[in-house]
Amino acid sequence: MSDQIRMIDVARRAKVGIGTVSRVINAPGSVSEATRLRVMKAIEESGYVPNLIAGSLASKRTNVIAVIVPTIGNPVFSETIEAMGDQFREEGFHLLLGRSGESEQEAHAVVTTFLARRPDGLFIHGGSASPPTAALLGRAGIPIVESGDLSLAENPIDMVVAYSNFAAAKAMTEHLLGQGYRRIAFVGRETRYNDRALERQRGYCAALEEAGIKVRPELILQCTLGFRQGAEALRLLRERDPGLEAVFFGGDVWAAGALLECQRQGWTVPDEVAIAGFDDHEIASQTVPPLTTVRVLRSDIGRRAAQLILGRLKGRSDLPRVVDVGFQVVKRGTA
Amino acid sequence: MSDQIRMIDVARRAKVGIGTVSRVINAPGSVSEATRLRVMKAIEESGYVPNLIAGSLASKRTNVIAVIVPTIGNPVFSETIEAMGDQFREEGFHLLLGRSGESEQEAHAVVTTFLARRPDGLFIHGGSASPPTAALLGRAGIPIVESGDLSLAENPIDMVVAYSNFAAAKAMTEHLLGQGYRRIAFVGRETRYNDRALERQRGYCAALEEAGIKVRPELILQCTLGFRQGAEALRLLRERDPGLEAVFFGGDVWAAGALLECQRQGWTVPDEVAIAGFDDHEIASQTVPPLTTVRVLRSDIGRRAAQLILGRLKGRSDLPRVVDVGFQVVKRGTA
DNA sequence: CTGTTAGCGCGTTCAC
DNA sequence: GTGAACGCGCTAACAG
Repeated sequence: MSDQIRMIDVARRAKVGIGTVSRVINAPGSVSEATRLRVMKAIEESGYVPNLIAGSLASKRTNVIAVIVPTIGNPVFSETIEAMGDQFREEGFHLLLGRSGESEQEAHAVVTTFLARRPDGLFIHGGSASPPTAALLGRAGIPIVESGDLSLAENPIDMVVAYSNFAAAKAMTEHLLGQGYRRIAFVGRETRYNDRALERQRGYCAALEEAGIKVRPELILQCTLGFRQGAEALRLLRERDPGLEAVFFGGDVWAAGALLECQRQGWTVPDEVAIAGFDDHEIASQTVPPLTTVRVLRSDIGRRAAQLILGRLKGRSDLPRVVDVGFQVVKRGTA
Repeated sequence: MSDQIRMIDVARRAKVGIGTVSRVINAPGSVSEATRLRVMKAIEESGYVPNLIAGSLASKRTNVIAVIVPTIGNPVFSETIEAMGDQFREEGFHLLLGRSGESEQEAHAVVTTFLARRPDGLFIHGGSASPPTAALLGRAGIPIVESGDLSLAENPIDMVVAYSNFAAAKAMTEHLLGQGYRRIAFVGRETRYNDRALERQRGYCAALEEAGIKVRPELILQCTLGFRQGAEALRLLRERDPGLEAVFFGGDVWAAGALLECQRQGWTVPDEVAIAGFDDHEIASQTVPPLTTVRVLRSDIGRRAAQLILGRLKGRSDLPRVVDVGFQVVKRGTA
């Protein structure tokens, strides 16, 4: 590694003090035009690249936002991250990206090492924060946004930007009931370590129960996300109940996979079996027939989260602690 | 912000010197078991979180890898990033995520501010690096991996992990020719600011020309990625040439959208029109019929890139400067 | 408007 | 195996 040029080198070259160089970079307005140009020239000529590590240590600000999500592979999260990143970039902040992993220990470890990097703010998705982790985050003294489910607002670390998975799933199930379907199955993720999945499943059950329909456990499937898994789930459910009328998939990818399976098998949708999804993924409007689903604006989550964190960093105190971004049942052709 | 506990506080509590605390954290083996435990206890009790900013300044290592991609919204990149992140995490490195944006100026700005954060390594996707940007990166003195297209290897900044978009597109076009199709269209991204798109289009043209078929510009479409755009492209191409035999889409999302359009219109695939994709996205094997496509292992790119950077950081000198991860034509049902 | 100086919190020498 | 001192490169406060 070639030795880096330091601020002092630039200062000497421009024949000014080191403080002036710092000001040219961080508060150009407070320097006379003449010296500013001289310093700029020296910076250019020497190829100086400021050392933000040193700057951060001195200023106690890193301009880094820590982002912790279960996985960036899921478009649901990458959309959120992208929108968040756009907002932050405009204000000069960068994203430090981390995965919460599967276990609470992993999540705790990530949070610890991330806090060690002294981010100015932190976004964390999911109930990944166990009590000790939450305590750690609380003590960090930085703006924190949790996302994943509105129920986090009951005991928030700091701020929450989310929607209610329970209400959304309940609304879709009610929509299906309203269409006259009675024998409705549900496909979701493993609920054991995933609160969102649990909330959705609970919403489905609640709607059925309110309608006086008994929840049949054999019509509730938990599996990993994927087109193939959606197809398999549909086959299995129709085996279990040949009279099945509708399937509510807690993710469009499953639903799309199931639709493709219907096409292969020659099952007509929604007449033979109705299908509903969740997310309003891009593909949802393009399937044949187009998919009835629940729309959640992931980019809104990212945008609002960024705005809250930025607002807090700017010292604003009129900010909400909880933002419900809501959802929308989108009726299309499959249910 | 509550005042943070510093190393000196822990040292005093454990009645040791500050150096010993540092050693307990960074080189536990060089400390006696007794004092180590005493220090550990003090760390626990005080809730000490090390300040890696200060540590980085002193050690000149940040354990941060800068990752610059056009967008994380595209699964192609998120897969790469995810695989890379997994590798780096195991070694204690974290990812600083940035977007190169559309213009060279934007890319230059991102690179500059990222280098200012003194990452230990950098991954950059795309020909986003204009000559001045490349020079800047070269002077940084850190391991750098470029990705996006194998042609980057002709004039690499440091290392390159990629495949040949040209060869891959040519191979698929040759496959289509081998199946007997002659009137073949191509759909890709805007080639103006996207070298990969250009390489793919060139590969398509080269295959046609070698087969003695004249390239018809009206059968080359450039548009943004999306299911809907794929459907639209197919309609437009069939209008332009009712005798069209095959369409090679430079992305599975377009191809899947086109297949759905065929379903809506009642066009049989591949008899009325053959369709080929690119990427071997998860959906490719699930469409009806399953999609013939080009497989590129994005996770391999991420993994190999991480290995190269890590290897270099460990001082290994037997590392390749160029890794061709290759591709594979996957014949399925659509062509 | 500008130069100087004192830390920021830690890693890394050294002596011991 | 351990403690003390120095310096990493910069920001911020102050004096001029």
